[in-house]
Amino acid sequence: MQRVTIAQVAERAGVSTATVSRVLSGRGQFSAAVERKVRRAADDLGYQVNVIARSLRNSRTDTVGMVVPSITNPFFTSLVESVEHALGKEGKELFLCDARSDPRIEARRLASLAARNVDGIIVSPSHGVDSRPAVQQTAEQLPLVQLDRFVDGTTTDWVGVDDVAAMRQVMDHLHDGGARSAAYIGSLMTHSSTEQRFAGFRRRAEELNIEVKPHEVLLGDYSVEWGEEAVARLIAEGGLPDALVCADDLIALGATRACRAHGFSVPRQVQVTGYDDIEFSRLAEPALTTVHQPRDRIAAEAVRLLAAASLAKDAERGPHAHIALVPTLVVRDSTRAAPAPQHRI
Amino acid sequence: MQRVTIAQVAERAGVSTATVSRVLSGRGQFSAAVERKVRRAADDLGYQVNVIARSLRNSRTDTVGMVVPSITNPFFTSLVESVEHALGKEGKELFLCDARSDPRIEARRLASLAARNVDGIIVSPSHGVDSRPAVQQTAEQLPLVQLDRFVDGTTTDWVGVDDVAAMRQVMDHLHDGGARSAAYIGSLMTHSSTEQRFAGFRRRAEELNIEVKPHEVLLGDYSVEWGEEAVARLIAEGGLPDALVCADDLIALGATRACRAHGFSVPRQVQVTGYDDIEFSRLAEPALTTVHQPRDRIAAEAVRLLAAASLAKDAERGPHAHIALVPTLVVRDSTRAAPAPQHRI
DNA sequence: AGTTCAACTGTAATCGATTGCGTAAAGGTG
DNA sequence: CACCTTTACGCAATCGATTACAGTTGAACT
Repeated sequence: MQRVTIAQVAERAGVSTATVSRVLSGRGQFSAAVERKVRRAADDLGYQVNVIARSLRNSRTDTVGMVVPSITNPFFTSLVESVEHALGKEGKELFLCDARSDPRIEARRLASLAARNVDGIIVSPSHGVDSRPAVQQTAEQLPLVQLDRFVDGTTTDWVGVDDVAAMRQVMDHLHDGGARSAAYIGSLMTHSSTEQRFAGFRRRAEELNIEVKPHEVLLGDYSVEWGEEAVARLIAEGGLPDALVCADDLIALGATRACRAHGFSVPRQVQVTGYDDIEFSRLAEPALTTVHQPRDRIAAEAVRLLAAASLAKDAERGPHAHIALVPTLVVRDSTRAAPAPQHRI
Repeated sequence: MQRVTIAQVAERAGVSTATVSRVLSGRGQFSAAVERKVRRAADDLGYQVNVIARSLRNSRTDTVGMVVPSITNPFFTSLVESVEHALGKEGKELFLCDARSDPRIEARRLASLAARNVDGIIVSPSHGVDSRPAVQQTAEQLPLVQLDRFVDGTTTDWVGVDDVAAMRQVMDHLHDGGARSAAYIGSLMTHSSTEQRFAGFRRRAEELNIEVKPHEVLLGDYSVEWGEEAVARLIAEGGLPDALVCADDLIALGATRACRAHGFSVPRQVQVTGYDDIEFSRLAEPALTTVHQPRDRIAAEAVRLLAAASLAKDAERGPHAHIALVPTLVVRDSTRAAPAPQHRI
């Protein structure tokens, strides 16, 4: 397997390995006659470069590592897809790692990627605090950009969305729909995303005079189950507010389900919003109003930053970029469009 | 980056690089004193092996490539997750590639993985026919196992489920629920999975005397949109049968949606079944009756086969294994449990 | 004709870890 | 004490491609 080497091609073509390398990589100069012989020999033998050997020599692997908290979360899945496509255009390959939302596993993955000499790493950190040592240390070794989430106290590039701006849109929309009280169903505050979103939620709620119903924040994880549980808890503890603002679509889907299971109509009695615009938010009953993240843009920016960082090398690691793209609100059926509470099918 | 080499450790410890290698890999023999010095030096310097260099020498990369038709299909996503976990236990890493359901892209990906000297490849082929040359050729170079789908005329290991047995369960269940006619909504027959499922569907339908409604098979792709379109077409062409048997959950979700949009009640008027048991099949309205694939088992078997194949080397590439696991039917609300058509909420 | 220079091509070092072979010292045996 | 094993470790080759450097050739120029 992987048997034919450059030396064999060289022998068959009657030239040196250096020449073969030059012809095949197009660097340096060579006569047309030699080029023909070499290409002929390479084709005959079915030569393919040994990427490993080349990497060792060039200390470049044309490989990027990506670490996400969970591959099964559709949001990350589509982010992975976008990154994969963006990398494809650059002729790079993707090493995918699932950290299973565990900073320790994440740390191992990061170390392992670094040991594999990837050209760069894209990571969506599992934890806003505990992920820090590994992320920071890895970032000191090679180009690293954080995606979506950000670890406090790290100095790396970051690409994500402006959560505060997004929440402003969400709250304005809910307010238009008549909401005068709202609850935020988030995940643990240890994710920068939920924290930012909550901050945006709270600020705009205050400005719009929307009552934040349970004062204590609801903390769980990014899952359907947690959405269901949170709603059950709210109902048990005194009823639902006019609106449920969820930190992501999975939670929102669970929340919607629980509302209906408990006999509350969505959006007539309770409005529900999600975040991410995963594919299934469109298919839910009712279709979910949510915040659409420009995933392709995010991925493209991340790849671009990595490429830039690779060029700059350790030379002048300039100031790090924090790119916040503005997401768009996607209004569907889980919220009320008009101020007058009107039911729509 | 990746600066400290084995030579530096050797110098600091006052030994040769050979000794450092032996100590760190635990192969060969060495005195306790030397071991201490070497470990000390390695720790002080923060030494990490250069996996690339090691791979070149060992011609092993501890890396497995996986190619799937689409990362965004939740079924493949969870398959990827399972494989990732199974590999983690073996200390191997996963190279993930998305073929975007295009055999040409798939071929490029396979070639690229082979060039990267992965230890093995797990592929779920995009096309039952067009994927053949690339799959076959790659399989001749290195261990390869096909997952879920199978390319006709290739000789490689395969792990998947017994589609025919699964369809038998589905049809029996639908028959119990009173279905006397049914349509199969599949994807293009160029996927072995849809073909097998259709075969199972047709055979059991015949045995149970269930009328196969439109004689021509409905062909599209594995997507929600296609499910919606197929139902629209059925309605336009003369109405719906008692049951819609879909080749996967995405199609089933789309079909269910379309049924309801056109005013047909599921499962009262039309029963719908899916295949794969993706997470959202549980969340749909009504929750989808579907076939659960034992993903972890599938992944584990695939990884096991690869490991075995790596050991065997080209030596005696014995007969190839075809492992068909038996999936289980998951009955939910999109079908009728009892013969008497009874509505349930 | 003698130089000069550009165009080609080959030699060999290099990337970093691994490992077969060789050897010196330590330990064992009769 | 001579001789044979082990044990412990270093030397140097090796994996395959790339590339700095040097050498060769022939054309162009003075």
